[in-house]
Amino acid sequence: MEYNFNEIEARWQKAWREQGVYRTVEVEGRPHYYVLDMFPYPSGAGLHVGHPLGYIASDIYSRYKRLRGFNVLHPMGYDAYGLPAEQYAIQTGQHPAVTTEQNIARYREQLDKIGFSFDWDREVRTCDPQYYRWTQWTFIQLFNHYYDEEQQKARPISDLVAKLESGERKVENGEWKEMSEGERQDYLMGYRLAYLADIPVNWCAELGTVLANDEVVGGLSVRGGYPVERKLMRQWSLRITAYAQRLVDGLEQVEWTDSLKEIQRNWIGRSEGAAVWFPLYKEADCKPWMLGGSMEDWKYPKENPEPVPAFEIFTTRPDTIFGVTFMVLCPEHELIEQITTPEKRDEVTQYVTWAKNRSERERQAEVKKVSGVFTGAFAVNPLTKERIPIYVSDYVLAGYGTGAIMAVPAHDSRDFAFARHFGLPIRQVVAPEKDAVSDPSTWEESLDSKTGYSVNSGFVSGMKVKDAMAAVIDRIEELGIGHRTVNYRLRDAIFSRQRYWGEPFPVYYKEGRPQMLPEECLPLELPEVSDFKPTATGEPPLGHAKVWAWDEANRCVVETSKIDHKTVFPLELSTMPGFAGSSGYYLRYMDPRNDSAYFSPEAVGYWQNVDLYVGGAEHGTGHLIYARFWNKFLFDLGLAVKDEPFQKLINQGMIQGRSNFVYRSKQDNNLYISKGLIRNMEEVTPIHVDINIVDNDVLDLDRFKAWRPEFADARFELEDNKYVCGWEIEKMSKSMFNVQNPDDLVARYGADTLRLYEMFLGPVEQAKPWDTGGIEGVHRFLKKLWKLYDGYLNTQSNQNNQNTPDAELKVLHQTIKKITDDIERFSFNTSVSTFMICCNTLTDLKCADPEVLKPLLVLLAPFAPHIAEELWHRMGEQTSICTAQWPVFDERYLVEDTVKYPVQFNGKMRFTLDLPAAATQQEAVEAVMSAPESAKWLGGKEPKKVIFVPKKIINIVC
RNA sequence: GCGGACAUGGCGUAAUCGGUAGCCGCGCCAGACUUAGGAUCUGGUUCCGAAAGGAGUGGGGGUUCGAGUCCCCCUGUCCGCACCA
Repeated sequence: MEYNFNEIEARWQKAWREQGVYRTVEVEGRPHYYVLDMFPYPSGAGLHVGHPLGYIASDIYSRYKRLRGFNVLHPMGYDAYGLPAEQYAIQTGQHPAVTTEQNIARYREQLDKIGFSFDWDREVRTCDPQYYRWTQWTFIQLFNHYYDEEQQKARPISDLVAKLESGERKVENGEWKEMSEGERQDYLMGYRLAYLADIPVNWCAELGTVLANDEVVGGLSVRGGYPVERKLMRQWSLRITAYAQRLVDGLEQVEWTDSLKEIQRNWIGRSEGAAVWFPLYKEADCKPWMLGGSMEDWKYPKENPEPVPAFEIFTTRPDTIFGVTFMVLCPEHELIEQITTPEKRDEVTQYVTWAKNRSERERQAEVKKVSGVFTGAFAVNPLTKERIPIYVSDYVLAGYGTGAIMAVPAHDSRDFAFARHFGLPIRQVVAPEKDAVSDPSTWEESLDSKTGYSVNSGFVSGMKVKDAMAAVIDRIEELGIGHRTVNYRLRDAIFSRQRYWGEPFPVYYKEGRPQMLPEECLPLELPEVSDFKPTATGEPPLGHAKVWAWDEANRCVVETSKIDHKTVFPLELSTMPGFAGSSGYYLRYMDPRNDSAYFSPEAVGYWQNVDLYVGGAEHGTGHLIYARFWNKFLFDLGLAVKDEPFQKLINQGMIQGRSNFVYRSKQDNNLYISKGLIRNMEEVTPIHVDINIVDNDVLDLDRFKAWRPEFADARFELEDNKYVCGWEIEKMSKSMFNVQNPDDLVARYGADTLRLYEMFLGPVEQAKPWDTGGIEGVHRFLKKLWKLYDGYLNTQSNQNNQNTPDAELKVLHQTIKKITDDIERFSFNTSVSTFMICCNTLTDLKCADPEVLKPLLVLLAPFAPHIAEELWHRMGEQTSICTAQWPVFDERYLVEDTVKYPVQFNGKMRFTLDLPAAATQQEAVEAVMSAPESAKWLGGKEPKKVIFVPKKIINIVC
């Protein structure tokens, strides 16, 4: 019987689907396990072999868990909103919904061929109104909640209002009771977890939209690579910064790789330090200070808002406050206007205008270039009482800390560069050793290290840096001019996109202020538009919608023309960003068809959170942060039951492409030289060639000629009658002609071979190049395995009920042990090689014993489900192998009577010696001494020492 | 610049606890079967050496009876962040 994988796989895929073997139902009393893949964006290009890598790994684990008796939730869906479909719509007029539908169908077809055990009844699509209804619902909740710093959790905004009403909580600059409704709403906007604000955003004119920080790299958009500029715009944002500390702390509880945790920590960027108020220098105000008067003469600016006497800075190095020689404000700082002296005004205004108009890209490209201007104003160092000049420079960022710094050029490289550029004094206040003070004017760089001792620093001189930090903060707090504080690099997430293909906001505007739609009116469905581009007036595409206004009285969407601002109001024109729909999808899978709630308490109570999450590390700073935030918010609301959504996370490595090249002669434009014949790479032009017409780096000449017209009458210089191509590892991409499509491989070798080969390539987490070369070996293994079982099936009638030979049981149990261990530690590449060894051994033993062959199939089933199921049935089983029992490893079969001891002399392995397993050290030494080889290695010397590790090794030191 | 990961035959990799380095597969070499082989099977394949033997896990040092594995320094590659005070 031939191994007809095409027929077998199609047949079983159909049977599994019809029998619903992968349907998951919540059953009490069985242990549960949730295995999740990051759902894909269905792109027009379809899947390449890199995509299924993680899916195969998670599928193996899911199937394994099922065989071990777990109730496994293993769903799949689509992150269906996104830019490419919209870009395509702009170019072709094809509605994104249509494109998306087609792409999903193609993805599904490709996924189905690989034989995954997804429960497709639970599929979710982010663009489905029944799904995004809950994305919109969550947005409304975010709007209606604020973050309570004391309780460290989200609470209803109505609680905040109640506190303000009762006076339990004070408004900073006024009285709640005296505020108008509008003022109150504006005030509350400063607390809502989803809020509207004018913020400088990354505006991409080409895409007509705003991008999140992590969607911009080097001043260019990640998608498309278009220029991005800074622009002030009214945008929805999510107050993710409120959760910064919890996002850091939560990392302690999850089983993620250290590197990914570190990426998240860096992204959140927690830094401890001090906020310090520096008074402005004015003759009148500062006189008492300068004369050594009391600090209390000076008042906090919040209590005495006019005139502004001081400004706040943030520093992580309070210990260096004695080394401050100038101050720097960011160009956006509100104080600049007030403090700039008349004679400096023109210069400052000019600089500020220039700096503000500089695009993010220019700013980043010229990080090393120092620029800035003196305001003419001075501050007073609250500890030394020195007068300090205040500068403006764009190396201080508006978005971090307070947008103002105390500059300590001796111990901060950026301040150092600035000081050198403007000839400002540099004063050493930290030294590696107590007396290691030198002249800073001779320094080539600043001394940024946090180790060493404070010097020239008043009351902290001589202290270790760490102690000095604490001492300075204590003094500052005592004086009431500052306090210990923590800053985060993390910014609030901009949540508006000037785009069509995304979730509409459930928001309308009344008197310019946002109102939430009633929850019962959700979903607010995405309207049809006549054009997917921004409107002529620069509004988002939804501005083209004819039916896009909210009738408050009738609670429905009506024609835009009916807007009267009395009962019919305009709806929000922006849509939500890509991360909106992907932030909570894992929860929806638990209860995907629920139409009265996001998910039921029972469902989430049963599944809890994701036990194993598999996906690419590229989501380290985007999706994985947003989803954790989203989950924590739902946790605060009492919906999610776990604070962290993804308990264990595995990042599958990227599969790179292996490109092939032909070499065209520079002398003869039609001559292609085989790689081995090239004397000088200068003489040839390497040209990418489609990997599908190359086999083992040997070019198929006829197919090459047929590939493209310009190669039709190519001539070749061959070696050994072959044209050998060059190769290189590159990103897998269409333009390099190195894309490997899984469908082709499935058609040629079968899904089981593809699954095994992708695992065989190396550790799942490691980046590795795709090389189809080795797939033959894996395919041969399955053919050999087929033959092994075929042999049994053909001869079973002659079999007596003999006892199973020990050797066969031994290899079986070795395999059970190894495969179980391997799966538990996600080492699937070693599993495949274990199967090969097992199959080779059983073939050599001519094994034909169902007691060995059947359990082996169960072990194989998670990896190669089709062939396992087929052979399982051929061996007489009636039920699916998916519902079989994982074999139990029995130590008994592995017990050995003798051990092959490696014998070392002075740590070098010389020979091996078979000894009884129970041999003592004395017996072992005697055996070694009487072995003929020993004399040579002893060289007449007596052993000084003997190391004997039972069942491991013997080492003779002489 | 800062942070993280990694470095083993011609190639992908293995060695899970400090105990025979190179399992398994690809490729290559030789042979068998064959009209043929890009099918199948058998054997070989880290390097140097005829052999005995020696060397060997990016380089240098250390700990240890013993190091791919632990420690220190250096080099290289990949990834993340990048004026974050």
